[in-house]
Amino acid sequence: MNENNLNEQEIVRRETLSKLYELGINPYPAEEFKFSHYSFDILNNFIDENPEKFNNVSLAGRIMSRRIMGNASFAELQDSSGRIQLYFKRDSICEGEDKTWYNTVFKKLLDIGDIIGVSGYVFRTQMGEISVHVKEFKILSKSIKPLPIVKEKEGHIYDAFTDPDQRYRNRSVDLIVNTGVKEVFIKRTKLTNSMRNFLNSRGYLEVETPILQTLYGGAAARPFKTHHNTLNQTLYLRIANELYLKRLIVGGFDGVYEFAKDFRNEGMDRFHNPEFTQMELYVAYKDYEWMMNLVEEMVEKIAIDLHGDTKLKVGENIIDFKRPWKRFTMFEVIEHFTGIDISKMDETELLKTAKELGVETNDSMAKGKLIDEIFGECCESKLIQPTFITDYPIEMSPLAKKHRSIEGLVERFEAICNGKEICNAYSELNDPIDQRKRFEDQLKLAKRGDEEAMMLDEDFLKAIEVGMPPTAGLGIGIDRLAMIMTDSNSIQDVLFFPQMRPEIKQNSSESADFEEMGIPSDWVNVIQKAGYTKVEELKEVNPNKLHQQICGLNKKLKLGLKNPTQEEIKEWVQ
RNA sequence: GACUGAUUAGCUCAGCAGGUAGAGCAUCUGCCUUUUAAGCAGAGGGUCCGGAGUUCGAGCCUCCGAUCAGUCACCA
Repeated sequence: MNENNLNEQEIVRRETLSKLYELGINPYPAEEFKFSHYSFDILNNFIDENPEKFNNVSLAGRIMSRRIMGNASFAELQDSSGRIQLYFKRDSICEGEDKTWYNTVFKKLLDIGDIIGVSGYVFRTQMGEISVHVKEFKILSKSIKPLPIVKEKEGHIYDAFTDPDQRYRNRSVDLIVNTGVKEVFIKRTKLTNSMRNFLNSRGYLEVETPILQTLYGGAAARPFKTHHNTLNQTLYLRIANELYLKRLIVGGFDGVYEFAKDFRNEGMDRFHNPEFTQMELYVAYKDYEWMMNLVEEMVEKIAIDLHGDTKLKVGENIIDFKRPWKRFTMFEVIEHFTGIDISKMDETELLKTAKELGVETNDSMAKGKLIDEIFGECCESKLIQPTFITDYPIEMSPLAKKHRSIEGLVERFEAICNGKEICNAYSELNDPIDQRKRFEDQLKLAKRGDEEAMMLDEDFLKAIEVGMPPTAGLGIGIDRLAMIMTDSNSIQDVLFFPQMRPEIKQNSSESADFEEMGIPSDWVNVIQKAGYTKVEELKEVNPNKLHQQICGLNKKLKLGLKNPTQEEIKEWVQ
């Protein structure tokens, strides 16, 4: 960070830093600060009749507001559990004659954003607010970058820090300043904990499988590609972990699951981030009917763990996760929403129907893809309450087992909720001959132009040739589920650090380039501040004008530098 | 990628028929011993996203570009 980028307020804060040092105060002390309470404990347990209980408390946190009134002042301290008001009184802070700690350190050298530790006693103000009467305070970390100040009165928020771009790029500030952001992430962790507990209680084993893979598979998506130097080999970041987990089922584990970061090199929007989290589960000797029951039970439990209720508000809707959820086959739900029975149609008829329904089509679409497109276009967004859609066309499910009774379909289901898929599951295909044929069909699709057709994975085939028990498999989108469970409108709201476009940096000359011209480093900053980012620009400027500009800035910014003479400047510029 | 909208002080945002910029908070200087979006008095702070054009004159109009947002498209 270059000095010339500092704004006035940042300069002021750096000055207060040096004043603290002059007073012998270390603004970044090394030693532990022991504190007795969190703000939450005090606010919840303080009883007016019995204030002695909180006669001597200490706590630490960040100053979020200050109201200074002569010899007494109020401030708000924010710790990890919430906020509490502090009361500073001059003669309590400074019992002797020397009032420096109140008049100077507290009033002049403390800022919003500073982290302090305080000790004192708890009381209730005339306005009825439980507060800590501070007897001693200590600076634990001085903040030299001003926070955006968000104020609130009667539930109304003023000057909110709302620009999504700024919030996501600067998540630390977002978490400090915007109430409710932390809760979303705490809920997300509760969600995964709840799910993990549920799976562990059933005896399934949490495992880890490779993220760097020589072949990507298990889903239809474009991958991120990287390179391993020692092996001199292309590797891919996984798009799914399905094929590895199934190998573990072959290996004799009856139930395995993984919370997996997967990576897909595709579009970004409020439902898609290039890296996202999926929980995949495989259980031997089960089928997709059994898995539907498990999903219902698990998600219902998560809703209760998070909200104490199966019902919750998501956007405009109340969603109820109470079992049992509705179940439709894909053909049924399409007929339900379009009035058209497509179950007997061939590819030509489907193409015609799709066009009639206003579904965009192209030549690479085969029968299965067309059905999926019709579903996606006409049904998915209308399914708000959790609903299972079952029995998908075989062409788009190369890893799922053929339906036990209906030709052309597979035993697959998705759960749709709030108009979006939240999970996908199959009775897993364990017939190695059929599996090989399905991979070969995918290759044909790829030749037809389907960029997402799956690759043939010889090692995986080898594994299931050894023999995989009948298995039910599930992939559940954790981010999507977290969005629903936290009523978030965008995936970026449930990811601490969502992928962002890189910030554009102006291509400017390095400070060293200016110094080579003979300009002292102190003045390089000033020149850059004056708007000259490239040395070439400086060579064209009138030296007298430059002299005036930078001397003016020196004065304006109170830099305290000794102004150069006009002759010196001419020498720089020549 | 398409369309629509946005970009003005550290933050949130005004601004007019095109006449050279304003509020609140934040900052700085005072005052104020229980306030709470504290208050009062004063001050500083802006290449009005960048570039070009029209004009006597552009924050405002036109064109080009950048970035962000929303919608759509793409995307299990």
